[in-house]
Amino acid sequence: MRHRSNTALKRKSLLTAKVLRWYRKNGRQLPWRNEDDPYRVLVSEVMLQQTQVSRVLTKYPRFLKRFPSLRRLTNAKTSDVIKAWEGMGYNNRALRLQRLAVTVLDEHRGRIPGNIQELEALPGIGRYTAHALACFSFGQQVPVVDTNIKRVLTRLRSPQSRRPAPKEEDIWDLAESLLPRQHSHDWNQALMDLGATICTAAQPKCDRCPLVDLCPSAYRVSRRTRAAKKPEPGRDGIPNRIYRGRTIQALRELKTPGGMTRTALARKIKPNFTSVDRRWSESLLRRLQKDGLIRIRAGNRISLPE
DNA sequence: AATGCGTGGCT
DNA sequence: TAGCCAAGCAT
Repeated sequence: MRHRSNTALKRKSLLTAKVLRWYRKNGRQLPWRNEDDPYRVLVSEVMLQQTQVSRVLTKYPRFLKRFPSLRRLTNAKTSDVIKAWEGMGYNNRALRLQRLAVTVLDEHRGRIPGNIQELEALPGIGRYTAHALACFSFGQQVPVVDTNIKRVLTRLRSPQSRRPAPKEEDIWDLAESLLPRQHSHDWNQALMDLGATICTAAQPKCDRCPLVDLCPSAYRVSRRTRAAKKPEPGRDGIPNRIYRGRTIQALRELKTPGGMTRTALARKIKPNFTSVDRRWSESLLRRLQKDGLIRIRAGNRISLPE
């Protein structure tokens, strides 16, 4: 810290004070913020990967009621875990969550590890989630960088008009340097709230931002000219991931045991299915099978994995 | 390193 | 209203 100037230090303490004050008054009340049990925090963080708070709010309590502990999750049928994941999207996360539970039981005596390196080695846990668990569950004074915090810090660091976007590592370094020791939990949560509710991507509400006086990007966020994204692979203009989702959903809704035939399934997910779609449909199923999301049984019937 | 991976609300 | 996009991760 010796290299930092006094003005920089003052700026930091002013910044953190403003954010923490704003958070105390305006922070959202979210159920997982009152949790420190690693399993319960883990479930929330995995659910929140690329998924809005509003969606997680409705699914989180139901999932925990169904799988109240890591051990209960390991003992569950995978098909039930996938069913409980309904409405969440990115079904691979449900699989990885259960695989994580099994890994923790086998390799960590059922205790979710508290250090970042071991966390990051677990299935479905990347840099963000590892740091989130370390901070929110284990009380470590470490930064967290998600898409919200990345946006807030990027705008705070330099005028938004000036580009290109900073490197990922620079953002983590900046987050580390701003961390108010002993307040990391609230600070990280506060920055995420700020990004989600005020410093939003499209139309930031600078008039309501506690940092408006400190932010070089205030009222200067221009509309993004996005490079047109390459269309995803799909069929009839519909991305494959949509058909994958429909496939899993159809199998969730199937009440009778024994699975569905390929043809019945194909017609269900693609109403105008014809024989020319056979090859495409087969490759779709193959990938789902490879991911472990479906089982193709002898007798050619498809179901969720046990 | 670029791409694949859900879902449903919002504009 | 058709397209955009949201607490990332794995390969």
